[in-house]
Amino acid sequence: MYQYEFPRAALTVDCVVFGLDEDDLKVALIQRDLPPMEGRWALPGGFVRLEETLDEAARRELREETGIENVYLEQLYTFGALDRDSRERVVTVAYYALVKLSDHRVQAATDARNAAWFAVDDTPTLAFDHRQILKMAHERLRGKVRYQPIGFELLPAKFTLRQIQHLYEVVLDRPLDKRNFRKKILSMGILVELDEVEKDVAHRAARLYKFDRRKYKRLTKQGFNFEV
Amino acid sequence: MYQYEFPRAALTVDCVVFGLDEDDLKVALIQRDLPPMEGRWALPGGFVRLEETLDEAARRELREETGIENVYLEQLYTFGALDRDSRERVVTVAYYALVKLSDHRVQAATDARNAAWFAVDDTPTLAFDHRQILKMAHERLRGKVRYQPIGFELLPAKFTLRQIQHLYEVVLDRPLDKRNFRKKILSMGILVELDEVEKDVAHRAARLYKFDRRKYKRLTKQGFNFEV
DNA sequence: CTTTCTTAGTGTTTGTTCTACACTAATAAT
DNA sequence: ATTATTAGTGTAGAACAAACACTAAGAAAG
Repeated sequence: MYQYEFPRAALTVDCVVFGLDEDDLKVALIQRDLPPMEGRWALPGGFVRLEETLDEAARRELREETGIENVYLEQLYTFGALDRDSRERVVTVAYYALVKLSDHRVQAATDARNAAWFAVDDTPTLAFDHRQILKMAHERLRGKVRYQPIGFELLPAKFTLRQIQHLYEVVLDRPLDKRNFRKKILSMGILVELDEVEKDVAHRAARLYKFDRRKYKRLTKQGFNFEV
Repeated sequence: MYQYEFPRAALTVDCVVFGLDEDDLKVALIQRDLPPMEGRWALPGGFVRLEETLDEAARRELREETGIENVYLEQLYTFGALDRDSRERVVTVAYYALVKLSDHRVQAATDARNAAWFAVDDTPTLAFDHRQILKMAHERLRGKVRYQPIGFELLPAKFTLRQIQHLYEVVLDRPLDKRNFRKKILSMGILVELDEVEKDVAHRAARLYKFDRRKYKRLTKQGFNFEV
């Protein structure tokens, strides 16, 4: 048992993990295996240990509950409403993560019956205030993707221009003009054209590109601002 | 005494309070009256109580330590490095606040010997990781002020166009063209021209304006995006 | 009461970026 | 060979951004 002079809130982390497929933006959820809200779908997360930072806790929980590792992870917001959890005062530091869906078929693990991807706009009822967290994460992604090149975290290492455009159309939820989009994204000079085209496609194959993080950093230092 | 099955981090809030005067962007600091780091300058802040939300804790500490009330307050980031505090594991939820300096001459209070405003770029050595928090808050302000009309929170209710321009020049740290700036800010249609000019000024007095939050909200719903 | 000083207030031109828009080229499937 | 599907490309007009300098008003000083 641990004793303190004043009462303390429990501290947890929760992760909103986004992935992209041919149709939608998806989010990884787990089905709770323990009370409270046993059986409910929820964001992966759990208690912060004293010997780990918040980021480390988020990565650990993600690994333990979904098997997802090595992803882009960023702190979102800390939620501290008094009644978020019926048991006691629980403050949670929420994160969002971006993963290349092709690399990550999620698997359930510790504390979770089940883990699965859901379309962001069509999730089941979520535990606690997780719907609110998901909403904020989605808004943050929409805002951030326009002025930071984080969208590439959702794509495979090699991708077509069509895939990036689709990414932006899905995340921003509006159609973009093909020619204008290509002009803009290519003119930034942060993509490299590969000597390769996509495979296994029932029509003309598109050229593959990759994101050049080095070039991006160099340009950034020279005052370049990414913007879609 | 309070007992828990697992050890728990202490949870605090800290506030980066920005104010603007004729010269610089200022930040409110307090001089610590208690160990650890007694005598060091620090951000106002303190422990979160179980019966208050994080926002409430931030406002309470701000009031108790500096007398500042009724300000624009927004959560910044949660800092959870293992060694932030030498005593034990302390996780802090940082906030930033924007105040109209003219309304707020700070006064010291509970737990603080002294409270004062410092130029953001010329602060004394700060306690804990408060320099890092201040830096992040400053960056956030610089980023946010360009696409949200939060700058007005730093100005008196009635202000001249020169004052707004000065605000943006100080926060963005670059000079702006007078005519272009006026054209842009007026064309947004979110300012109302008052039948009043500034007083006690040793030259031609400038017209006063105020920010019309109603108009701003209406325009926002119609897809308008504030941008400086 | 004239002069001086300081800041307020105002438009135009030029260059850049954004938007809208439609056809041909390549490849796989039949 | 034909069909179906997506890849890949340019231009003109509109909107926006940047650069730039003088007159007007009022207070202060002589």
